[in-house]
Amino acid sequence: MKVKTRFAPSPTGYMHIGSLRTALFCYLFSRQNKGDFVLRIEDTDQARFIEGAIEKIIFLMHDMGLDYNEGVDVQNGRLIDKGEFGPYQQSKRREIYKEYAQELIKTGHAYYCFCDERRLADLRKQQEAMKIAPQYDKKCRYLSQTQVQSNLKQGLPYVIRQAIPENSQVIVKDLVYKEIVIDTKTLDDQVLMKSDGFPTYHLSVVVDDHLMQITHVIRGEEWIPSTPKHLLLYKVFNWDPPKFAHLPLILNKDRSKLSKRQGDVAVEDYLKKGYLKEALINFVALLGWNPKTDQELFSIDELSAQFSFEKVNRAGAVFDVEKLDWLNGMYIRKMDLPELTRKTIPYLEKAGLVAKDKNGYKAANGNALSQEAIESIVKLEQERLKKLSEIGERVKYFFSRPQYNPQILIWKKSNLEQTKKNLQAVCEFLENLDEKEFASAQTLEAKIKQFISENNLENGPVLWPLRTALSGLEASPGPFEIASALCRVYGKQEIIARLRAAIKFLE
RNA sequence: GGCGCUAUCGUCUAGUGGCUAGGACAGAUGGUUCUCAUCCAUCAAACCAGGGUUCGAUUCCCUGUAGCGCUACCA
Repeated sequence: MKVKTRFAPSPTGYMHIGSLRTALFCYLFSRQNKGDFVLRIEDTDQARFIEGAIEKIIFLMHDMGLDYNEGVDVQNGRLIDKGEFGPYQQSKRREIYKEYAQELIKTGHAYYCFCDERRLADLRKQQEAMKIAPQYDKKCRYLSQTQVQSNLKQGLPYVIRQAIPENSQVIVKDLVYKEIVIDTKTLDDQVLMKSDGFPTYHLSVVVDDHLMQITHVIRGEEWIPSTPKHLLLYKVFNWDPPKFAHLPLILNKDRSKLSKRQGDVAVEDYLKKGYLKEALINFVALLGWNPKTDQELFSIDELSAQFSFEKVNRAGAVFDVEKLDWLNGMYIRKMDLPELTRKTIPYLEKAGLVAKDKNGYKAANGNALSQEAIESIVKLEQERLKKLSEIGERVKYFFSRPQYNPQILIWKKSNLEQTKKNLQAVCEFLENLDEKEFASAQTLEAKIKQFISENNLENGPVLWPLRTALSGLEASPGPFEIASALCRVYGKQEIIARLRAAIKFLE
């Protein structure tokens, strides 16, 4: 049978990092098996409806490259259903669930329950006080047929509950967790249809996975305890259950389930901070899965080639931002410059260093910036960036002349006099150097080093002040790189101007 | 409280009935170097505890402990 997986988020307004990993694994597995991949929206909770949340999920799925061939999509700004098993929004499938719930009632596998919330709350309180498992006491399960009919006729609000068999066992076979045996005694008579006419997850997920011909249900570990209820439903409907694969939880530093309170959990937050989707995917894939080799860097193609449930771990994995940072840095370094620049410009804009108008980009001081100019600025930091959002702080000196500080200008193994002298000498040398010698940092380096040795100078006392005069920073890219980039963006004058300003400052 | 899952360096993890328990991130040190970053080298760092089984257990079994998850008319 053709493999078919589905990612079935509920529209909460943002995509959780854990959901990203679930979606990724669904995608990888279906791709690996040349199967189908469905996006279904589980929006059966009216109380939690959030405007625009579905569009956000869809946008992110496309943005992250997790393309699906069936399910809800956006076309001309409107939600549409793609595929023959729709609708793919559960809120639009109410009639279907109602029908199946009725079937369960008819066959005695579900029953009407008229207990109100007050009673249920009291019941729970009592049970908690007695330290027994809080469960529905099945009061309505054995109501007489006439009683039920009369209640219904009166229009009493009701829910429909699953009639769990009393003394039985359910065996959950899981691709990751192997086999889990659960006694039905520990299972609650779960609500399947709410009083507002919407189904709960437990009904809708079973009905939809069956109707949509899902072969592999891939979801978070938190669903293991309710899987027996789902299996029971498959059984009473006389349906073949799909295969299940539960994924270990992603955890906070303190090993609790990854939550909003302890930092960012939304994929869009990480995107906003300048993490690349390739890095995010690579990172999240390695949380709970590993290739059993030393490979750390994976493209999405490599992942789908190598993925398997046997290699998924059963223990939860702590989300370690430091490793993400490292990975992101790796991807930033690997990226080609025009692409990196394109992605970095928004952060330069946000930092107020660059602005766009009808003629193109401009620096804050009004200077026009060509695409190449911005590229040469970005190139300075390509090797150093961990995330794109750091760019503004790091290249600030490029857009406004540095504020000097003698402690920084003078090399630790040098002194004021020597610094002044060397700065003057190198300034003079550069003034007389043809502008085209600045085109590449390498040739400029060769020229300057030649100048240093010809004048019996040393690298340190010349290069340090040269670099700090250009950047004003204790730590920065090298003087040749900066000079070359400055020349490309502003012309040689800017270099000379900065050197003179530094010399003047030292006087 | 009940049910379930899990347990190897700080973190992600590999691994085996007998190994100096491997890799990566982070950390430390050194090299390269004008600084930072990169790169290279080196170091430090772990088998939850107790019982079995066994000639031998980190590995298999049991118990305990700890952590986490579920325990809604949320998903």
